[in-house]
Amino acid sequence: MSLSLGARARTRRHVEKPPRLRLEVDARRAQLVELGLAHFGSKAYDDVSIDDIAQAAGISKGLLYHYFPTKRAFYVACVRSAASHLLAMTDTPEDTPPLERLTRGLDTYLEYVRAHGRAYATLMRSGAAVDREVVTIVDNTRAMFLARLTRGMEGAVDLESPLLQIALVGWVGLAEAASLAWVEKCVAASAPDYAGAPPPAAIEVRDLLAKALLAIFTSRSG
Amino acid sequence: MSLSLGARARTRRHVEKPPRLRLEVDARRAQLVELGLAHFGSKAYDDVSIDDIAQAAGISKGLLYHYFPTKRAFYVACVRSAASHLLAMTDTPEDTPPLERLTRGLDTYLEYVRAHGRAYATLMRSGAAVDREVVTIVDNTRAMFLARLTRGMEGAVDLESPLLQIALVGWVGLAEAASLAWVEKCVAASAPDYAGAPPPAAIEVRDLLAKALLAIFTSRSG
DNA sequence: GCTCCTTATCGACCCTCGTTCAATAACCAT
DNA sequence: ATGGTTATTGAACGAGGGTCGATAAGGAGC
Repeated sequence: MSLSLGARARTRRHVEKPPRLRLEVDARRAQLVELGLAHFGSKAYDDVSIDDIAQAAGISKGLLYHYFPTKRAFYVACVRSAASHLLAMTDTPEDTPPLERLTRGLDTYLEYVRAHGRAYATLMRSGAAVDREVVTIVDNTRAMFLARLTRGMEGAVDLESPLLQIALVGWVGLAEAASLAWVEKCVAASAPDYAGAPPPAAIEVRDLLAKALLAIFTSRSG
Repeated sequence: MSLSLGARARTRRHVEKPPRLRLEVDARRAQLVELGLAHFGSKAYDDVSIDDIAQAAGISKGLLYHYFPTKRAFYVACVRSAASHLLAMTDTPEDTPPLERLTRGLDTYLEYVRAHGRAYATLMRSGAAVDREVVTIVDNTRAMFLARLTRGMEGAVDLESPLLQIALVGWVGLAEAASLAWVEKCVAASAPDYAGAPPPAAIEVRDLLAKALLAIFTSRSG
């Protein structure tokens, strides 16, 4: 089935294998993580075997263990990669005014979610059952994401207030859930026989999220 | 450790095993699910072996497969159990007025989250990496939870509006994230050397969530 | 109380992966 | 060329998920 040996038929004696391809360490790592993101994002953790990844990468199973000590560590590395990718996308120049920083950050965030959709959700929201470390990564990522969006607005509120902190964490949950629901609607609406109301534009969702965040800030600041 | 063989020792020849204990089907299932909730809620999926569950239940591994076709199905059954438990707790009498239904439902929800905390999060928010079916269960549970809280308020808004639907789904995400953050704070504050601000009372968090939901309803209704 | 019958329960077995490791061969410096 | 470094291989191991025929608990009928 997956044996393509016949194609690359040997013309000599003995089995002809494709010559070993030796990659730079970083390149190989990046390739494997890329494959991992695709696989873990679309299938359950246990449905992704090391052999799958290795075969997709055209390497032996053993080599993967040269780069990652265990399958779970590999999974965690993939999550970490997705997280830093997300953070990199939502970055804005230092001199961006607060409000614009918020809207821009949300726009790129929605763009990211739309591009990765379910895979993002599977990796970022669902990894705790695989490894506890994923929780740490996701929490840190959310905190940095939030800090990035609200940089320059810190003065407006008392960030020490426990209830405000809870509200802000809650807002991140709102942003995730709403954006994923939005992507879901977009996907559903792209079906050939779709007849419901059209999904909202990205701008509308962004405004919803921005308003919600500003509401938290203003309602607690006075 | 959990072998109480010595206690019920019979003093004849041969190895003495405890006599088979034969349970009702439903009782055994319930016992296993209960154990599964405890194990899956506190450890990673792969760190929980069928043997662990079987040993904790005092049965053989094979018997578990008499009740659940696969480990994943067992996991899904545990998630389903937690979900229906949550729904049962947040239920309110038919004649409860809308606003009271909302506050009461949120109170019991926060109570539930406080009681189960991390375990709940691991099971309900993190199962997608284990089995896709968990996503369906969780989505349905959220929808029913939301419907339960807002029953009697449907007339106030246009439930067909895609953006409102997204906002409502987002609110559920807010509720989950905020309540988990709150529990986290409560746990942290219970540490002996804790010196930060005291965590908010349950009422405060409930009000936060209720206000947010009402804000969504009112801002979109006109 | 005895026997039969249903089926909950056991325990040994298989087999798929995750994981290990010594051997091998690309690439680079000299 | 040639040697050294190390990316890469492939075979082998074992833990744990899953299977299955054999066994016995407990109730039904007499």
